[in-house]
Amino acid sequence: MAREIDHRSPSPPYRQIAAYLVADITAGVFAVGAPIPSEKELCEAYGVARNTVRNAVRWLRDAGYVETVVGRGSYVLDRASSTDKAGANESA
Amino acid sequence: MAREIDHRSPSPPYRQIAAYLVADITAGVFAVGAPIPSEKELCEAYGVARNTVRNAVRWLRDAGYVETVVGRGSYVLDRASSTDKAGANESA
Amino acid sequence: MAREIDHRSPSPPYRQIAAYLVADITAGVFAVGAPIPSEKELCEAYGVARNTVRNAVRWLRDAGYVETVVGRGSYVLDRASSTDKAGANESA
Amino acid sequence: MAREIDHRSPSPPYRQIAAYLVADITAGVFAVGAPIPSEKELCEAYGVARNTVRNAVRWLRDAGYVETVVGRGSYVLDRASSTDKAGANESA
DNA sequence: GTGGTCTAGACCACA
DNA sequence: GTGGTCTAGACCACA
Repeated sequence: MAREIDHRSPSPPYRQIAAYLVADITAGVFAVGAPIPSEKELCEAYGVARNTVRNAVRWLRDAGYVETVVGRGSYVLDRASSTDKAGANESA
Repeated sequence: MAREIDHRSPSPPYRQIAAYLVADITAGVFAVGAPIPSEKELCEAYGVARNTVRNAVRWLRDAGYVETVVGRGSYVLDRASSTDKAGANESA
Repeated sequence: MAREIDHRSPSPPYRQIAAYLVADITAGVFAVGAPIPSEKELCEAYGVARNTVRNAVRWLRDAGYVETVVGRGSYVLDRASSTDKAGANESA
Repeated sequence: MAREIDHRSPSPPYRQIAAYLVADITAGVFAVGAPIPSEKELCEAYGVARNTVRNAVRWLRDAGYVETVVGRGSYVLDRASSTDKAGANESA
């Protein structure tokens, strides 16, 4: 269940988690319009601190994979229809 | 009609709503002695949850702009006649 | 351990929790300068939702019993050295 | 859908609604442990004011048909296992 | 039909 | 890992 984070990898944990989530979104595990797991669930699933999952989710948001609604969660976007915003840092 | 809340602003939504209401009171849109809109109406006008408008109205109350009467509503005070309490409860 | 909240009392739960905390502060269970339990711990101790303990802590803050430091916690004040603010925000 | 309230009946509206709800509970429309409709839903279903449905639900509570949890709703009790408290007024 | 309180969560900013 | 804010409801006391 809990996928492994390699703390010796040059890729930081938040980036590894982001990659796992991108894989799940691409594979349709999390459908367009559906929410990804909550911060709390991701903390438990990957055994990391809140800030780490927050960084991972921020990466997904900046990359245009999800949008975040305060008090609700982060929802999968239909990425094909959106401009790639990676690095733009304009999303909420 | 519904003024915009900027969810990306460093000022939280309840503070933005409070600022809009202060502007309306100062401009005389809501006269001294008259009620401001009900919590339900403010929810609809700004598209936020009730707790958010309650935080905004609490801010107005703490700042001396309105007084709240249970079961009735919040009424505009003649601010000139009251000590300025703004800032008393802004921390935390 | 978990003191009882009487949901049939005319005093709402947050006020009962505030009274328990005032008793503990007065009795020296929480010393001046020391933190009171975190919101999460109070939720578990009293079996209530977080908003309820937040209302209780807000009451303590308004009454001058504690000061709250964001990201840290709420610390017991030396009440003798502060003006009694109790009652300032009890209305509404 | 909305059952009729007879405003000319000697039985007041809240008592008629309580009777409808007792019938539904007895018939198993609302199962033991399940919630009855919210106050808002009952207002709409019967076309009456909030206070009226509140009186109806209070009657059910006093009669031991349901228990009310603040912030959650009113849940059907297994009446066979409880003493008939009608009129006792001890329930929450 | 108002404001008051509560539930049970969520994400955010900060330390 | 804290307190801050928000969502989307619920029931309560009062007018």
